[in-house]
Amino acid sequence: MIEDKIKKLVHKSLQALGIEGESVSLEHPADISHGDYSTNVALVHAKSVGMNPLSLAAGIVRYIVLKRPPEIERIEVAGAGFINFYLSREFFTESIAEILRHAQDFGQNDLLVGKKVMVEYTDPNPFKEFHIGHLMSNAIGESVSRLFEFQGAEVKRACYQGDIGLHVAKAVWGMKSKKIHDSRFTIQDLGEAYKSGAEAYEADAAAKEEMHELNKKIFEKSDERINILYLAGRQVSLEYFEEIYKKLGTKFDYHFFESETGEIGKKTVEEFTGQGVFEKSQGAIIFPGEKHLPAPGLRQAGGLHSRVFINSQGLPTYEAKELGLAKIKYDKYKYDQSVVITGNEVNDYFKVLLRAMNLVFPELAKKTKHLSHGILRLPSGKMSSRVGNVITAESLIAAMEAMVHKKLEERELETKEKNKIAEIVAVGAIKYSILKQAIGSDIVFDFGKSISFEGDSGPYLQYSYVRAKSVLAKAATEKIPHLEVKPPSGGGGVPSLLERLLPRFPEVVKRAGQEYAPHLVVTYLTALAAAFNSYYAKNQIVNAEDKTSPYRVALTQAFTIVMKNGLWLLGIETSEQM
RNA sequence: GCUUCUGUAGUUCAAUGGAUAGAAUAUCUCCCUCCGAAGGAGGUGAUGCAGGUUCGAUUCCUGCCAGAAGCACCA
Repeated sequence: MIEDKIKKLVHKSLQALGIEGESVSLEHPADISHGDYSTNVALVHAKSVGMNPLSLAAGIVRYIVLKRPPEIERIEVAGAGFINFYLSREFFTESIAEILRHAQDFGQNDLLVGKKVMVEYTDPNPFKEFHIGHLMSNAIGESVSRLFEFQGAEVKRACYQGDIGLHVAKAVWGMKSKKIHDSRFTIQDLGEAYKSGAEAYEADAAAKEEMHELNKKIFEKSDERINILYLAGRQVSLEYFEEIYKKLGTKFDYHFFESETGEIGKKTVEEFTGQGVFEKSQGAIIFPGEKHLPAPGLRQAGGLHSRVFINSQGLPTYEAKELGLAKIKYDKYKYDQSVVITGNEVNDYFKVLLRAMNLVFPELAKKTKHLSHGILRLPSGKMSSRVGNVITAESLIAAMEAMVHKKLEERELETKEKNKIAEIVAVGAIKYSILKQAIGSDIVFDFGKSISFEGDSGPYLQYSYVRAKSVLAKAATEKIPHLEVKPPSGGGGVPSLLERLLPRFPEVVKRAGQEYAPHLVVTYLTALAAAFNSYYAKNQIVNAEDKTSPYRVALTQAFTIVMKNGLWLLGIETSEQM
């Protein structure tokens, strides 16, 4: 890549000047008028060699110019001592040709070839709603998975579902009290059942006691009548989730359940109790976090606290189950890396958990990476099924689809097509709004404002793609060739922003993959779409009379390729019309 | 109370320690005789406060203020 070429060049000239620089930092200047690449090495080293940055920069440039490759048109010293590189027309023309050659593979790299990765995400709980928080986890997990795949890794997608535990007992208690016995109840009925159970748990001590009993019975599968109720509810939930995954474009390779992790988790904890890992305390088995330093490599800071792994009823808690899960995952798939995506409210648990795992399954702990995202918060506060202000994924998608349909009214399309477009645009808009910010911070979700169809949005990207496609269709009917990319005669003038952004896609992919940062892809694609739209407004792309038209068509085609590949990384589909 | 995270235009988000802090939205102007106006061009508008490190700080360090999450048998 040209990036490495320039870095080496700078490095060599530093050596020639007797400066031992470690790594050369090369960046794209924020302001495109400052060139395509820029380095601050002169500013960094000026002091150590006792020169002023400007004359050092000039010295470096003198060396570089001697070995200037054809891709670089111009090098200049600017500002306080930056060295700016301007790439040549030939470079951009060749880049367009390269994009057309690689097509759907453009942007891929082989950094992770041979690596096996398991990514766990979404993790909804059967018996409860699939809400916008799960949507968030899903969008991030799917995108992270695709970033791994785009870099050559073999990825298995996993979903871990809490089909057991107190929340299930609450729902089953609700089912009993609402006399839901037959199997023809809906997901809404189940939601109601959970809600009434959760309410009773808070308000009614006797009911609370019953639920704890139920929890134990469900865990032990000891009551046949309860089992039937439980299995029916679980089934309805899981089928409902599958429909949502289909819409979201996720296909899980593995479904793990808490009901299967508990036993192994419990056994593991018991095995390591009194071995300096877990210990008994107040009738429960705990991991005394205060006695252990955080595991090496974990996000530093802060001590650990003690957590209960097996409660005084003898049931494994979330923490013990998570240990069991790690083992089960590895038994199924010998991963090199296991990524677990959750909301950030469990950060502290995970720190403790990973420390315990480090003692119990050191090899697995080393391969596990916890990636936490912020939570979706409503302007009115936190979502809670008890309060009843939960926004379900289904209702959000439906509301978005309705808005798309409204926009599609004047379009002459079949209803079936419109439905498909509505789904693609609605899901794309939602995913964009989730992925546009860096993973980690909370998102205040305002139903009316957060998801936009205009400006900085999913549909903005999809729309620019549709437009470009429509231009290409016109070019085809006018029989304008475009596969042989030649620079416009007469040099073609100053490269446009569009031409300068297109070749950067592989760099964006690489960095986004290394940093688990889909938002870098979003930011890039948004800038790219803006560049295309601007280009589109200023230039007539298709013109049979104009000999430079084929180049502009090729450029348009290159844009559709990069946009489509980029959107794929985000888990967003494209449509030919909208 | 303790621990962790977060404070950037009215609002929602960007900015590997770098150049004039970028977008979008809202608001105020323009642009469909021209390949899709879900678009384009332009105006107004921001780094919580106080110190420190640095040639250079939105970014790193300290203190304060504000918000959020977590802190033993829920997940």
